[in-house]
Amino acid sequence: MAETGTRTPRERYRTQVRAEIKERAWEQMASAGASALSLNAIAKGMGMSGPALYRYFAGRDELMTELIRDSYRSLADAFGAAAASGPDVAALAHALRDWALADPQRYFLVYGTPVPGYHAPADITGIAAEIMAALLDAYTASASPPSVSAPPDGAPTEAPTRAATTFDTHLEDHRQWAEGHPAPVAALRRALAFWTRLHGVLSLELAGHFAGMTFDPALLFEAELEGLTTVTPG
Amino acid sequence: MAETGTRTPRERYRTQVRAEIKERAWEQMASAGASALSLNAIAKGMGMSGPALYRYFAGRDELMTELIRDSYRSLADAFGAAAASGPDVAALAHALRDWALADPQRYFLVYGTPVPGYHAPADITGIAAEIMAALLDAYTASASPPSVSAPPDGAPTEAPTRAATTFDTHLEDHRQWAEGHPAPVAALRRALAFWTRLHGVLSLELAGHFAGMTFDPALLFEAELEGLTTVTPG
DNA sequence: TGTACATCAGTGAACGCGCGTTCACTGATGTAC
DNA sequence: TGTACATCAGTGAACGCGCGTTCACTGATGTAC
Repeated sequence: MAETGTRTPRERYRTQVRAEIKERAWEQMASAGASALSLNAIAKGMGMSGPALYRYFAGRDELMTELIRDSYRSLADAFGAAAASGPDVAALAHALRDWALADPQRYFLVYGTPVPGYHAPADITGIAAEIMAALLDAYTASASPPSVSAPPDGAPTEAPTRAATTFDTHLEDHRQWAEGHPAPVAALRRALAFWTRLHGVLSLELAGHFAGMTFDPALLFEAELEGLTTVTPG
Repeated sequence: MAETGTRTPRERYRTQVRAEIKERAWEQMASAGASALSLNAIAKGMGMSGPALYRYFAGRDELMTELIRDSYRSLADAFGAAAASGPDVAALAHALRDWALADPQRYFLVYGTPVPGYHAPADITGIAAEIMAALLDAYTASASPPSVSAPPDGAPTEAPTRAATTFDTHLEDHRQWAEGHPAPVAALRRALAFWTRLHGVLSLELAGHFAGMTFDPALLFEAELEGLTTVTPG
């Protein structure tokens, strides 16, 4: 269906060079941070002159945007692959973690500190929605998801806990971001918790804030994930 | 005990100018990101020549380090104030949130994407330990804290859930980062969850990743906090 | 198969810019006698 | 109270640097007849 190869040799060469530029851009960001992205430095690394890159990208901003778009796209694809064998929250979580660890810089481009003034183009928002939809699918598929808000062990509260229900009823009125997804509000709440909790662990881990602490972040991730997974009894 | 005022008028002037430089630095970072910190721009904003700042800071790096140190210090102070009226996890959480919202850029300087190659000086690590200690105090004070890993509503599992206990036993062997704090391992685990979960909510909120979603992040924060708070029955 | 032309990748010089940082200096403020 | 000196805040010129980006150009590759 998709026209795989580029047609002419020239076009093949073009896409190849474009790919190498991006690759070098990632290397550069990995070693010096996202703000250090420099067209001239990339060109030099490729043995080319600076202006040569303008054959391939309109400028620095376009390259940056494309890297961000690719990042979202690759996460959406990873989620798609994880969901291929059925809706499974844990599979999505592990896909997220693998994706994050594979390239921390890419993770930060998506979820990290924003560059003030940068506005993502509309199609990226679309990919973000696709990612969220995959998560909502998984949570919707798991029937009657358990509460996400950790009631104390062996001390079941009589009524459901306060803040959680407050947020639930609030969410009923503010679910337009789910864009018509038929997920129950409990699934929305759990999807948000999935997102914030796993991001909490991953971002601190990748940012090196666990450095010095010798515990294995993977185990912390698993422990947090457990609280997010539907445990259908029996 | 502490020598409050600076002695001579000259010294008073010095500290005053130093303070204004920092203040301008914060403004600059707020509007253009942490990587945009520029000595020349700060000087210009103050109606001074660039080199004048070298009377007050040895260079850009020293200013940057001082801003980071101040950030940690102010969080530690906020925690100290919150803990003044007794150990209270919720009070610490709200102190954290208030502190974060008061200046997002400052929050990101502490918990955000790291600048590759930058290494915090030792005394900052000390302040970080002080912050963690306040949290451990609060969790240690609350007797027999409930599990943090959300067992499903009304479907109590017979044995404690797997991943959580795996992490617990793992933590027993890797608790040296608590630096001799007498907190039980359950408190350590809960402190980590406090940290990762609240950071998850706060960092996504401050980074604008909830933009477009109309729900109130404060309510999500409260819902997450609820799962982290010790609920001592009766 | 061979010539004439169009396309296009890449070069090198140049633009203006802002950066951190140094240096020798001026001039005001404070101190000692 | 007044003079001689030391301290120190701030200036302005200069350094080398790397950045994004433009422009006119060369030379190789591909296309049309």
